[in-house]
Amino acid sequence: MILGELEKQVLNYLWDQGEAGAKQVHHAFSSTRSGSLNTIQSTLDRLYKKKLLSRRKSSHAYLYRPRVERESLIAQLIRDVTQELKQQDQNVTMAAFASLTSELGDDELDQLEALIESRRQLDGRNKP
Amino acid sequence: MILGELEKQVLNYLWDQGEAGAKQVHHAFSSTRSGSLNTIQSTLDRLYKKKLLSRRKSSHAYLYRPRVERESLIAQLIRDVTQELKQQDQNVTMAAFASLTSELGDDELDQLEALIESRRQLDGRNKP
DNA sequence: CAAAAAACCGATTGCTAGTCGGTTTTATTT
DNA sequence: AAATAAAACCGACTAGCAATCGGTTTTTTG
Repeated sequence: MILGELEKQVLNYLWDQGEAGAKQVHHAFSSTRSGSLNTIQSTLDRLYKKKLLSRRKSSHAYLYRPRVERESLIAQLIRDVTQELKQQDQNVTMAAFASLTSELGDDELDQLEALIESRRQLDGRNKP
Repeated sequence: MILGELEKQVLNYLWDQGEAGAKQVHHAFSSTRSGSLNTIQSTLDRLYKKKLLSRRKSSHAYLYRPRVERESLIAQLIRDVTQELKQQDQNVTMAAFASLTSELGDDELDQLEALIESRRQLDGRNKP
């Protein structure tokens, strides 16, 4: 799955907003970018076809909302982009971690450790 | 930066191999995929232009080798693909971690904790 | 039913990976 | 040094996808 810049921005907006129609999105973006309402409609439609958005009719207009959590999509994109970059022993996820930890400061390292702990609790030690 | 499948495979091969020419790469791939030697040459050249490979002449042929570590590239790809997926308080890296940790088992969680510890040592507690 | 709004359709542009034929350049061999 | 072999280089073409938007059809509403 590949996402363009505009698609990401629209998703971002909808994660914040919860639900919105093309007109609202277009209006919200009008200050920072040009482009017609049709472009936004197409983008929403493309995201809908990619099953990243759901939609419902409200009177005569569609209202769209995200179908996936922000974090899930990020994880999915990471999986996609790192697929085929295998290493014999180490898996790619660990390699990604290895790299990304270098960008983290003390606070984030603390958060991450807490995350690991809670993950251990959740799993009850029955994962691979 | 976007990488295609063949590009990833070639990079993968070179990370394992260290250094190789077009002919060698083509031969190594010949069992698992079709395609002419020219295709491999183009791919190597594209990766070279992207500054992901360096090259040197050995007699009349170029030998290519990776210019970046596997982990660095993975980190870069992750940064690229998650850029623009911001959240007000939490940064994307942490979101990625939050998602990806769910795919890890006990052993990997151990590895990750060890990674965090070594990162703390390395940093000397002077990161953001 | 007429006007307005939105959805839908179709087409264009631009970018990138993959592909490969053919030509030029470079090296090797006799 | 000429002939041959090998590789680099060039240019072209295809395919897929995001972005873009004009114009038409459908739907809603006054």
